Amino acid sequence: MTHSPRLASLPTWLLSQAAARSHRVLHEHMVRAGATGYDYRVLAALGDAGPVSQADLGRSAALDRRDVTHTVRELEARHLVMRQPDPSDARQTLVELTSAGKLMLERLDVVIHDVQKEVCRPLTAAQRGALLDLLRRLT
Amino acid sequence: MTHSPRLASLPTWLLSQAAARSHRVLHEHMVRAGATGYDYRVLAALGDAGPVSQADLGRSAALDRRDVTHTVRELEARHLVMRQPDPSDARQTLVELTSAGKLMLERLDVVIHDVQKEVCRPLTAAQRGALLDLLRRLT
DNA sequence: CGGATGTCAGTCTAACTGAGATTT
DNA sequence: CAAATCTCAGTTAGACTGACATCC
Repeated sequence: MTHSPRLASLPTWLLSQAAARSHRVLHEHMVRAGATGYDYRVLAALGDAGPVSQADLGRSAALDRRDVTHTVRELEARHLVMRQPDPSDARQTLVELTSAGKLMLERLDVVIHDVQKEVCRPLTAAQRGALLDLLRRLT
Repeated sequence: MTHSPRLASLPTWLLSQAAARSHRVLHEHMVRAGATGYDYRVLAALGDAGPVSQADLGRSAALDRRDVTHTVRELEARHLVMRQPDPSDARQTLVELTSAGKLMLERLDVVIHDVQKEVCRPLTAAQRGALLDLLRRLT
């Protein structure tokens, strides 16, 4: 069955459909590796920028502050991140990866790489680059 | 406020970010018009294909059949769609737009058109076409 | 019987809203 | 004082899961 013509050429619809499929693949792989999308976004942001406040973490991973709080607390309970008060600003909590967190991030980086390949399988390398460029303009 | 480099070149991440923004804009406009995304998808699919079973409706709007049930029931309560048993197949329920539903769809079509313009504002017409082509390949 | 349809109750991620306490 | 940070409780849309009765 084909999709409704009214929907089929809507950028918003194609975006949501493509993102839904992408999310499905990513989530599938992530669950198998014992993580969620939020988990990876937080771990990846921490891997890129050492000890960092939760507010900055939210900005670099495009996460709401409240979701950062919740995700970081869970990762802390699994000993994948550590938290400590910022000595120079008592409002902030600095978060960083533990060694187990670094290992987990390495594993998830591999998973993520596989996910990209699977999601982008219908595209040539040039098309994938063009897609990245266009998507970046949209955000 | 820059995003994490690890994330910034992931197709899956850019897709989810672009789709999130797209969804935000669409939802904002839709709420103002008294509808949800599911509402529009159902109404649009009905506008494209007369009386149709809920199963076909789900396929043409890419909706789970349980979500079709729920959405159609709500639209029926608002007198935007009508339902009747399929005389040729007692398992199926045929759904079609009421005149109020057709009016609503016309209004939402205008809204959706504005949403596309807003979401795609950063793109030239050629880029928008290229994006549609690439997204279609992904699904 | 297997397969499709519609319905019920419920889960899950992702994103978000409101409120409050603390600190700069 | 205004602004930023972190936390708590809760909501919403979207997509999905398992189960069931009905009908072809």
